[in-house]
Amino acid sequence: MHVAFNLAADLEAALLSAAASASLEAANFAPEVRTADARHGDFQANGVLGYAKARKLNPRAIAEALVAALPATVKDAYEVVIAGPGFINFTLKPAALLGWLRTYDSPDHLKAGAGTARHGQKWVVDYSSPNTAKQMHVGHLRSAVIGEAICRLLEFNGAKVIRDNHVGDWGTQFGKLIWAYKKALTGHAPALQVALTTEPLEEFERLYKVGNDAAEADPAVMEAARAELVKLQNGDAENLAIWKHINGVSLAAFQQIYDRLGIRFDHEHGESFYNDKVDRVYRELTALGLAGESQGALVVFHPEHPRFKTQPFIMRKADGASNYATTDLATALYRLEEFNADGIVVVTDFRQADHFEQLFLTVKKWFAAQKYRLPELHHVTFGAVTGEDGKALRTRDGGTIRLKQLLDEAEARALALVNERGADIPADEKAGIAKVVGLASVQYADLSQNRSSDYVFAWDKMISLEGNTAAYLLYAGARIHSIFRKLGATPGDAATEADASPLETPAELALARKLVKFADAIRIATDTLRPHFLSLYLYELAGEFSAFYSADKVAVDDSAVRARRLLLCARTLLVLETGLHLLGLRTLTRM
RNA sequence: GCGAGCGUAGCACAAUGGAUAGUGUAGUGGCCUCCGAAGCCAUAGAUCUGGGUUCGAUUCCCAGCGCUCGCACCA
Repeated sequence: MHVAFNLAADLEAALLSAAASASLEAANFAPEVRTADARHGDFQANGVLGYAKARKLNPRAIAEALVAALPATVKDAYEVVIAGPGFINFTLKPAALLGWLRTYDSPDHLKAGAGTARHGQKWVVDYSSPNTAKQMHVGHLRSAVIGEAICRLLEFNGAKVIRDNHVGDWGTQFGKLIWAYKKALTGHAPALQVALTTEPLEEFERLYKVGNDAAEADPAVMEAARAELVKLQNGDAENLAIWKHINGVSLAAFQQIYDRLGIRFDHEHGESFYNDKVDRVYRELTALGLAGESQGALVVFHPEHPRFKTQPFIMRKADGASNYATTDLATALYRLEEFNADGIVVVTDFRQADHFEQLFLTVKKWFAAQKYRLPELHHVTFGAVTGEDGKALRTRDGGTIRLKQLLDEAEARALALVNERGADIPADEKAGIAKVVGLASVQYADLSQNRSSDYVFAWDKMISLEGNTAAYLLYAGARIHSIFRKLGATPGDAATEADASPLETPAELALARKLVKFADAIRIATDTLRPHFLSLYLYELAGEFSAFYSADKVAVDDSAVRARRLLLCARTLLVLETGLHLLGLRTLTRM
């Protein structure tokens, strides 16, 4: 018998067909199936209330008719109760719970269940996107971590995902930087070479500051820096070589961070990549009449928009140079034509909301006029990283926390704890465990809260290993692995699980009921592009497991009881690890 | 000034228009001769203010207050 992966979606469909056979206006009836508070069952259908109210009918009578028309498969699987003003509550019977758990017993089976949702779709996800010649700081963490989780969620739902790091490699900062670089190189070259080898990004940052200070103090330097930039843009061989060197070194340094975070991009098409693609953008938008001249610049206004009718989208500066609006337009076109994208997700902080709203408005009109297919466009924003005073942490105010420093600190704190608690673990393994725990803590701190909120940065909070943290989730997994080690059993072993008796105790049932809702957690997290829904689910799952672990002993003599509890342990481990990997975290077998 | 986001317990967070607003931490009280106490169980504490829509509002709409951010050539 087929067991649906997403039980809520399955119920939704069953209710719709029941509505038709119960003579409801099925076309105007939305069942509104939700996961329910455990007090009321596993799922609840709320749609009867609004439907009945709008037609001045008795909601309970409608609910009764609907329940009577439900197919036998639903009635076999669920206790169905009409409650309150007209909620329909569904509680899975133990046999149905076990049926789902037996069906979805491996990563591949879970993926097969989830993967129909976006099968055949192609998505480009643009995230991380730091500027070259600078170190990544704590503010870069959110885009990287959230973006990677979104990629993995989309892939799990069956989409083909293209990870694109849209690095800022063509900014005006290169004039000052190249000026300072050349000057320093002629001065004390050996020391500089050492610095550039060991800590290149720190050195580039320092040189930029030297150039910037000098340019502000001396107009002649400012002029010289501008000249270096013009030379670069005109393809001067020496400056181009310096620029390429800086970018290459920068990307290599970024990759060290990405390796730690488990990120690997398919493309690193920075702004410079689109340099030769902007003329077509100017041409098409001008020919269409979308772009026009204003104060010497080429801009787009949106007359229908209350703000953007007067706030311009500047796509070519008065001096003729392109800016990021231009390259972003070219990027959208490239992603359509070269990647054939069905959807584009750009992950940046909320301060760029205006820019992307203008960009998407412009792209929609442009593509429509040219009869280009329009991909789904999503700007995934997140809140600012603020200090404990509530002010945004910024690159320029000196007190910036380097991302590398943050990750190192997290690992060090985790190592202290592992040394303290992990008695029987060899020292070299402890170091590896600390890396996983430390990084996962940092990632989870970001992924466990709604990305829209501002982020109050505090070491203790971010790297805490108690409560709703990655350590709690990893600990639950480690305990499950420990059970299997102790019993000499293998998670998911079919022969063992064949002996399982029906689920019985409150803790067993509560855990099983949580497990089957994995599908819904995945759906919500993916559809809203908000990974914290999955984090929250996993945290609650780990909580149900911990409660089960305390209430019911797995290593009991009764082999049927032991088998069913081992099955629960194996599925918890499966869902927990699958979920954590979807968030981009690594998992452990002991800690 | 115009616009956007946010406003939930001491602190940090959650709640896809649903039923008694959930969790962590800090507080209080229990639980390791028993599969790992980074744990479990119990307890106390909150929706900025005022309207509106709805059978039902933390959620949607309007007004106000507060914080943060954006608003012509930085990205």
